[in-house]
Amino acid sequence: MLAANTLPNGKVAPLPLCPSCQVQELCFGQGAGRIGLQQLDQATERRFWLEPGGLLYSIGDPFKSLYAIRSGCLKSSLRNSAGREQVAGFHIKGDIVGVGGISTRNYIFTLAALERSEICAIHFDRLEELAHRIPSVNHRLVEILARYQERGYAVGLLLRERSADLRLAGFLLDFSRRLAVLDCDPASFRLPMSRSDLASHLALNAGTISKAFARLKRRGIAQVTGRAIKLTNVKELQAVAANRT
Amino acid sequence: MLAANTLPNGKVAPLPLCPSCQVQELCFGQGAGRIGLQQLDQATERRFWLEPGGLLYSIGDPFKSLYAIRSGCLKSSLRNSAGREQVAGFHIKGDIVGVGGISTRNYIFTLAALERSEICAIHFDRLEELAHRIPSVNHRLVEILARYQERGYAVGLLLRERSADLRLAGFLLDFSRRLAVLDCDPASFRLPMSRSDLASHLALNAGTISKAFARLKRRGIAQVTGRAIKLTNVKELQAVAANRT
DNA sequence: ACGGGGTTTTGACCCATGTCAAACGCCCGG
DNA sequence: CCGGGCGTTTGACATGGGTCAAAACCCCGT
Repeated sequence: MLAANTLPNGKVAPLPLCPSCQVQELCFGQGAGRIGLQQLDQATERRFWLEPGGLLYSIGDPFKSLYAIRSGCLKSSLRNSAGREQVAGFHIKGDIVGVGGISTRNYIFTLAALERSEICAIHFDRLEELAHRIPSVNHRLVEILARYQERGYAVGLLLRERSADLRLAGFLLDFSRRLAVLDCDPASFRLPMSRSDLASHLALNAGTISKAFARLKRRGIAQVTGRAIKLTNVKELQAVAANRT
Repeated sequence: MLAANTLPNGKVAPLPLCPSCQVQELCFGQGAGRIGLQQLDQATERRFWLEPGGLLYSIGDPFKSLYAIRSGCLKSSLRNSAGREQVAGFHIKGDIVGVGGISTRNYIFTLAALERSEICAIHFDRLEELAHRIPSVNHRLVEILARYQERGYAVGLLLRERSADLRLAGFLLDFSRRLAVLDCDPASFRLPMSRSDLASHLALNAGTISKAFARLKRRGIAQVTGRAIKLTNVKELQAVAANRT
């Protein structure tokens, strides 16, 4: 299931260690200094590429590691009791996943790659030890966990919005904001997920998503060609998200 | 805003310290031993009663403390951009609130008491220090944060369910389960929140909630008289929540 | 350039839920 | 015991989005 540590062309992928990692500031090493980053390396079990469709872990698997996403995109999902897949969230570069397993000691979602993704597996018990030795790591761990709680509730806030347009607009703004934090273009991007994944995440169906995109297009708020999105009027998009038509 | 530390009859309320607290096993002191509990006392700034309608904190207030709920019930809410109140969650005995403020250093919800509630304010910086000295406290802090992330996502899962009956059934089962953990009767309880708070939380409106309760009643799944609930057929309630009518 | 499979879009129809308003009931104070 | 106010229930009606199916589109490899 896990992709070998090679690129499609057969070369070994460059998988830098923590001290030269691009997302180190978003990970546990933030503010840990050079020595801290070297020690974080030792808590990192392995680094690897996950191919599209590949599973990082499945719901119920025994928890051992947190995973830092260095590039790519994954979705977390589960099947509700009616058997329908629910997409709980999308995770991109800089995100930490697996947190839900900490308290139950089993992962509570299935994590699947939507595109080729570079992953670091961080052994949790070793991380906890490290956190106990280095206050900044501990503080960062706590902060990251707190931030994820926030994100979890934020999704709820979006889902409580009544109309499809509101939810889609809110999602796009949030996604755009997350890209901006990563120094990516927040106005022009490619959605890594299918319409039906997006629909499932927003508690809509694919058709409704499509129609909502069409309305955004018609109103000149965004250019939409398949998964490629270009936000041309963010002010207006915010107005839609706020239900001020 | 904060209620004085007195009962309505004028007597001083009994506010036991951590070592004799009823919810210590749900709080940061779990597994910390006698000395740990005594030190946790020192991180506890104050203990007080909050009257119904009283605010623990408001959205945007500077973050300083986490709050442990020893009894009662509070709701966390905010206004969405259209000005409508959204109820993010309900918090009962044993819950820790204020976690959302850790990363941003401002509270992200408004916390209001739904009934008379006994609260401990725990100074976060002191708690972090304590966590650094006592591994079990640190572990517990991490675990609690992880659990809240889970809970945040669980609400999303509920909100993605299509029908009003599903969501209400899911909510009742979850609430019942939380009561069971606290050794309260999971089959017979009084909901602390109004229909409209519940509606807001489940992204429905009060009328729809009322009608959904009526259906549960009619099918012999629950006795409902105002806020008093008696679950008479949990199996069937689970079937409703799972969309197996 | 062509073909094929999966994804996305679009349309028609129907039902569940939102909205609003009125009636009802419960709780509390006088 | 009565009255008032708030919370809850119920009803009528309109509508947004679910469902399903068909058509269009895109991406890829040949």
